[in-house]
Amino acid sequence: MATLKDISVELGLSVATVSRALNGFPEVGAKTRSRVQDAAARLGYRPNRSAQRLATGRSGVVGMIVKLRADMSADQTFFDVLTTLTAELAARDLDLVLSVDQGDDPVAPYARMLERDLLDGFVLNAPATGDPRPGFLMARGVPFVMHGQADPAPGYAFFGIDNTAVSVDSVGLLASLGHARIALINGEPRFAFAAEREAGFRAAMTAEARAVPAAFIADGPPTESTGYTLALSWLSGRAGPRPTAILCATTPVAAGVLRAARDLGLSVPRDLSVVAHDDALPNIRPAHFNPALTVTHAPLRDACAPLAEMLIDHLNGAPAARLQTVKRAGLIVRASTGPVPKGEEHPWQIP
Amino acid sequence: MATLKDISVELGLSVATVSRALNGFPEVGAKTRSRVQDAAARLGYRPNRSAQRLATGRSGVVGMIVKLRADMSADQTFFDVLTTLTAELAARDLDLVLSVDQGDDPVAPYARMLERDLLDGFVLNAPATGDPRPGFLMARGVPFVMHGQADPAPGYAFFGIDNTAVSVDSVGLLASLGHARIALINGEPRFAFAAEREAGFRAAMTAEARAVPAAFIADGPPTESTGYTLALSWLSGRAGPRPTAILCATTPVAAGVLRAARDLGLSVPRDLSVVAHDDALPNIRPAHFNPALTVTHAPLRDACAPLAEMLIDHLNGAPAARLQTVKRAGLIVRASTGPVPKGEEHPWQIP
DNA sequence: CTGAAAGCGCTTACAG
DNA sequence: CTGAAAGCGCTTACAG
Repeated sequence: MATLKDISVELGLSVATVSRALNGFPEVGAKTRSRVQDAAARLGYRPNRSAQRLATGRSGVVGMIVKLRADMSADQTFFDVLTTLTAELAARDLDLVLSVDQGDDPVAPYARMLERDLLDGFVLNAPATGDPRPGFLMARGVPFVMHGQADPAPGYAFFGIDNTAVSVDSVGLLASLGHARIALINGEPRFAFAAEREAGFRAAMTAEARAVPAAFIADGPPTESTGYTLALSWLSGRAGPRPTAILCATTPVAAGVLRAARDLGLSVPRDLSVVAHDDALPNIRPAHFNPALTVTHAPLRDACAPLAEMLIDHLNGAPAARLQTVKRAGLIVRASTGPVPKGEEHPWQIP
Repeated sequence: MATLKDISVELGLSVATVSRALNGFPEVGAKTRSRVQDAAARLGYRPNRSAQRLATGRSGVVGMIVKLRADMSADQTFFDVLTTLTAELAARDLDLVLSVDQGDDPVAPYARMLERDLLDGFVLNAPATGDPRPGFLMARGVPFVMHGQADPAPGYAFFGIDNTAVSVDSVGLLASLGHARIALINGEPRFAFAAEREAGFRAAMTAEARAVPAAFIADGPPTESTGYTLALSWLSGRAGPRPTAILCATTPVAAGVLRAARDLGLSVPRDLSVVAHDDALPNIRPAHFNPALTVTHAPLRDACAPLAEMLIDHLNGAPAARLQTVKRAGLIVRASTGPVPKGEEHPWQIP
């Protein structure tokens, strides 16, 4: 393995200059820099991470703690994000160490990890409403970035999508097609994103002057069977007048809804419109659904690069207030949404 | 953070002695050692990994490469192993870095990882028959341990279960119950474990003088639907005389078999005996199956500690020949196996 | 059994 | 714009 010393000898420079040239210090002259870069490439130089870390006092490792869940589709989501995040962090010379937790205390695993490992920071996932983790870490001065946001106006770094807009945009599309009875199959209420989606949904429905009976806002694990069970009960008409459109938290949920409609002999989109939020899970292609699924689209894995970038910036001293990004999901209209059926334009009557 | 220096000052010793005491060098006196250990605990000393790694020339990171699969149950298995393995390696001061690969060349990702990262070694998973990875890594002198074994008498370190015995033991149990028509739903043939299980199955059946028609040895992804589909076709009798017992590669496969039996109005174990190999996946409890499932039992996660231990030993110079362990899976007899139905004791007639 | 010293490969004030 | 030097916190021959 070539070292800085090797390059410095090769070029008759000091290791200090070689180090500065390679690290982009502005005071190094252009020709010197390119000579150094050439030599580094020629000798196959790779910085020794341990030496860099020892010299800078950083460990180069960031932690992430995951809750083990019974639910398999969560594992799949997690797996996708994990691999992408690992790659994005690696590209920035950061190692990700993972810890699995099954306990009830949300902050205990962080405390444990902090005292066991030398960590430069954390990536927080799955924000819950009233999440205690940000407060815990901020009190200890530990840098972190959150995937999503747990608070309306956070004092910490985060990257997420506008979940209110996800609902508002979906309702907007359906309303423009004449739908008045729109039901929601939401994510589990402990997650902050689900609260935001529900708030957006209620606000948009209220703005359209369409009240929603409590029975038509439901939630569950993000699975096909959640979608199937709820849709079956709603579409059978047992809970009251059938919705003409259903908003789904995830694409597997939408798959269940489509199956329920099929089983009941309903045609999509003639009898029912379906919209889902699409996290772009591997192996699930809403465009290949039958009918192709209308979605709000925001790949989870697209968050990984920004998260890694923000964490690096944060570790380099950027203030949290600068490191807050909310992306708007795109609305992709496909074949699962259509005009409200004739005669079904009336909203629910709330007693 | 306390350092060796802090301890040495506290105790009036040299850092060298402190280092030796903490690292278990035999030449350090007992009282000195315990004084040092006390002081270390009192000061909350944690070794600086970067410094250790720089001094020893080891990176402290080992790599693992996973193939991304469409199949979700594989993800789940992988997830379980990954988290346990990470913990076991961390307990031995090793970081695991993960890389995901989707390409066709089995060795290319290793070459890439080797040139990108400073790695001390690898953990290899999912051995295939004729796996080129061991040869590739051995030629480069890169230490690794394999989970399972790709070759009959490997020249490398590995930890696995006796897959031949898995089949032999299962067939033995069924034969003792009088079964003669035993079918096999195996793992996918590209994996070495599946080849071993099939060989064991054939050998055991031959030993019992029970030939098996080709149609009754099948394979597929380790899913419920694989089990359901194959069992449905076999038990309907379309493929010839029904098997009276089915051996399943995994517990999800067995779940599918049980469902097929139920759909056909067959009772287990009265009409059909079912045995599966149980990797002890999270969230799948063969004891809670209905009926409770008879299995060969070998938790995948139990391999993690031995793998970590062997890798450490290997990195410390232990020769591969010393680091080869084959565990025998336990046979757990539950309610899904019973005596062969009266009148069904005759074997298949092979033309 | 213990210590003094060199070295691992970087980074970064401090001088010039 | 560049260099000499100290230092990050360990480990480990080499002496004694």
